[in-house]
Amino acid sequence: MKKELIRKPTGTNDLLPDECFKRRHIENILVNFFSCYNYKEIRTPTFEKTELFKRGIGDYTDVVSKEMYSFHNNEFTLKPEMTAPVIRAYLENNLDNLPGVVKLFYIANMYRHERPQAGRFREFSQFGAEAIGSDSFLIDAEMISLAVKILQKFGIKNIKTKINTIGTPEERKEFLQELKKYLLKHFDSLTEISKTRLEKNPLRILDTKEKHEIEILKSAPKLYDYLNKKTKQHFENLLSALSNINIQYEIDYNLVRGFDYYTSTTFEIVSEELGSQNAVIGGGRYDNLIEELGGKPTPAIGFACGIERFMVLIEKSNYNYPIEKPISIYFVTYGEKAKEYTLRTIIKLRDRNLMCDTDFLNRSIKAQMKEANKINAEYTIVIGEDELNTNKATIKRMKDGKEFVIDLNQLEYINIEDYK
RNA sequence: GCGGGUAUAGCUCAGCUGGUAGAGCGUCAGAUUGUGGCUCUGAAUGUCGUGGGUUCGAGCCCCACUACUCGCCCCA
Repeated sequence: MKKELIRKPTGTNDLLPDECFKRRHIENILVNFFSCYNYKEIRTPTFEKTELFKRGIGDYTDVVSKEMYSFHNNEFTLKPEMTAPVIRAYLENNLDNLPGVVKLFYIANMYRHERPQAGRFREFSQFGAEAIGSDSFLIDAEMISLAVKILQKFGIKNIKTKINTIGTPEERKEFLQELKKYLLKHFDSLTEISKTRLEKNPLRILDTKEKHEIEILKSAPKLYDYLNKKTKQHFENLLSALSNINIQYEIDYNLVRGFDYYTSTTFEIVSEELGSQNAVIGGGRYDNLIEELGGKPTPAIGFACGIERFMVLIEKSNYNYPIEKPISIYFVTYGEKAKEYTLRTIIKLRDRNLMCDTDFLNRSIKAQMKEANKINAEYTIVIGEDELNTNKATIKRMKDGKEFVIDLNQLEYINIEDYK
């Protein structure tokens, strides 16, 4: 009786060898890239106390209210994002004692219980950066340019950097009252979602995609008009800093992000090539979060990049991934004694960092040669009774079929460069 | 949570107005006894997503369920 297959959970992915190779490559470049900007890696637990996300991200956000994987009587939650955990670790480990601005980067998996879609999964990966301790517009500029440069590094084109400033909760207070007043006048033409948001999170109505709502918003009060001088000045300074370092941007006064911790600068990098889930990078300032999580008031800014979406863009830009290095020597064996000799030998060769393999299926010499060819082995060496008797074998260069005689006593010391 | 689409071999897919399965690729084996790529020959693998219905007869028509997928929402 054949047993039923157990399949992976919805919205998760198996990363097969080819995919893993690409990811490893990307990660290596990212690590190198971040170190040029003096960012250090941080890793945090896969799950945290649920309270961290409730307090950090906000109880009424979609992610916290309905998309979290919580367990153990709701005490713990698989991390749906990385900023709150990084700040938690920053506080718990007193990283404020590090010299200068604390610059951290991460590459990790996140979990959100959403309906899967193109470029959206329940388990997904992000890399991102957080710069903690500076309120300078210059660090905002560096952060945004860092995000843009990474995309450029992989040849990604057709991207748009959208930027806005949303001030602090206090600055937003008066605006939100006025916005509510205004929207109540158009209450009947609002969508159901906007109607409920009007009470819980009116700010989010700003980035509606409904055409008639966009029309209504055109004559609505503008958030920017309600921000204080300092916030506006920070934004103006940032814009000229971006021009100064040649970063193209587009101001989008309706760019509102879905997590409550954002203050002041927000930005998003989008690409039309991603379809519906068009944001590849999102980030901004969160000057109140650290205090909210029990630290002393500390300004900070960060961004996150969705790796699955990032890789879609890399693929579309015809990026040239390196080719995986093939096996150097494939040992074709014939007979019990030869197989034993070969196993002994390849283990010694592997100790010397040489990539080699042999047949474990007792197949014909022809079949073994075929495999060597398929896996792109650079060389083959046939070992059978004759070779063991004469103590000599031939090493075959697969690209042109050329053969060289080799002494079996010397085989474990072979220098493959001699046969290039 | 709400909509649309799809489900046939390991993969990509054919399959006529209903008459109980096919191709290409891949895998494996062979084309004189111990040598790859090209070519040729052959083989294996399917309860046609699951369950029900209509019919003499269903891969095809109808219903339900499930999975996958794409949108809405939200986010990266």
